[in-house]
Amino acid sequence: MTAVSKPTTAPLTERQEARRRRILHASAQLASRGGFEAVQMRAVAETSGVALGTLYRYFPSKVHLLVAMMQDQLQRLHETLRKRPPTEEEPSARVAQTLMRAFRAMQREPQLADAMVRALTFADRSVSPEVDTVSRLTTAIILDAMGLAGTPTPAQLSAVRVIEHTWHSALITWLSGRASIAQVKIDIETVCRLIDLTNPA
Amino acid sequence: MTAVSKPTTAPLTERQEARRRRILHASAQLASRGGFEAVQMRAVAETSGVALGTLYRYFPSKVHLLVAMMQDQLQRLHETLRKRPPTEEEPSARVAQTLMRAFRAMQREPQLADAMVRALTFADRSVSPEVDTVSRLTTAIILDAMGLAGTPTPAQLSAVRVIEHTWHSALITWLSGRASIAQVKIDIETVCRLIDLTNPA
DNA sequence: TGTTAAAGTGAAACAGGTTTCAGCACTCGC
DNA sequence: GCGAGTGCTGAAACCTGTTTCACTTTAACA
Repeated sequence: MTAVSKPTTAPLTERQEARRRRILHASAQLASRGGFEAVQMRAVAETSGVALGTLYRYFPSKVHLLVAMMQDQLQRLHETLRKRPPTEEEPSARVAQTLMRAFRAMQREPQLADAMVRALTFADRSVSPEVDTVSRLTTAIILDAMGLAGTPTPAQLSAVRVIEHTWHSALITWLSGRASIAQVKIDIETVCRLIDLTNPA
Repeated sequence: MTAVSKPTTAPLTERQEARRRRILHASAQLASRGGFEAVQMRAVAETSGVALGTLYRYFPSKVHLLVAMMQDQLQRLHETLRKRPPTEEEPSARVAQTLMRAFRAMQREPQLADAMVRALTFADRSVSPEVDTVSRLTTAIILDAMGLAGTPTPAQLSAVRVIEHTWHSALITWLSGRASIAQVKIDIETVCRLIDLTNPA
């Protein structure tokens, strides 16, 4: 058995790490202009100074690339949120506040959001592992926001999953111009009430 | 008020109506085999016996085509549901029952579901009117299932929107193999509890 | 230091969605 | 029946994601 398969993460050299970052940066730059469709693989390759073949070695498809981008952004968000946790008292309000903060970040870069969210929901089975990582990150952010004491109950995890569903889908409707910002806010607040239901106070 | 749905669209002749139906039928056939990617425009054109240019005259993009297909299916489902309304007592249970029925239908044709749902969530602004029609149909189905007496309250409409969000997103996670059937069931049941919250009993 | 396997490059080719266009075929008003 | 306009056809071309491949560079290491 050679080490041909992927032991989860191949150790990247410094140059490789730099290349990867250049690629992600170029993608974000292109995305923030024209959204999903503006992230064209040839353009990404050129902008980041790697060959097309190399780009595909790092990210096996455009969707992989964009999902990795989202992973990146979420990580950043997670750290920011750790530093400035939500101020509300009630868990449901804390989650709503956190999601609205993320939403406002997206409003600042709607095209970037478009590229990432569309990729995320369009991803097929071949991207499942990566999408799952994003999902776990999102879950972690929400659970953090809830600020609960011990391990979340199954009911709480269900509520969190539903919140995540609503979050993604509401973003889609907003990005495609079918829902207003206010509408999304209401939807988030509405779904966050589910958390109260799981609180055996 | 007649039952004409689109006043904007030119009235189709009989031959044109037949062509349109042939196209949709061919698409469904291809989709039920290989899902989203198997619905290839050249293949649809050939199977339905129209020229590629004609196909694009009827449906300006692949996503338009698949969204129209979903519209079709939803209409069918709506009629079926009218004939056999849910048997449960509680509104929330009735909605959950209805969605699970739809979900089972999708399980019978997962590839078909894949094509339709992926198209729906991937649709960009140019497809907004059509996606909106699908959304309204879905809303109507859920409201019907609730079996409420008068006009829905704003709170109820919010709950329905969130249910719709969860419905779409849960389907996506199931289709991409990241959630089990049981998981989707739980998510649906969880979100349907929101309906109880809006019941000023 | 020389060897070698993996990684990167560049260019071409392929695949499928979309556009274009010249010509034929229908339909409708005269 | 006749002309005009609109719809349909067929084929080619275009665009962008993806693959392929022969070749070069890099880096690890014997």
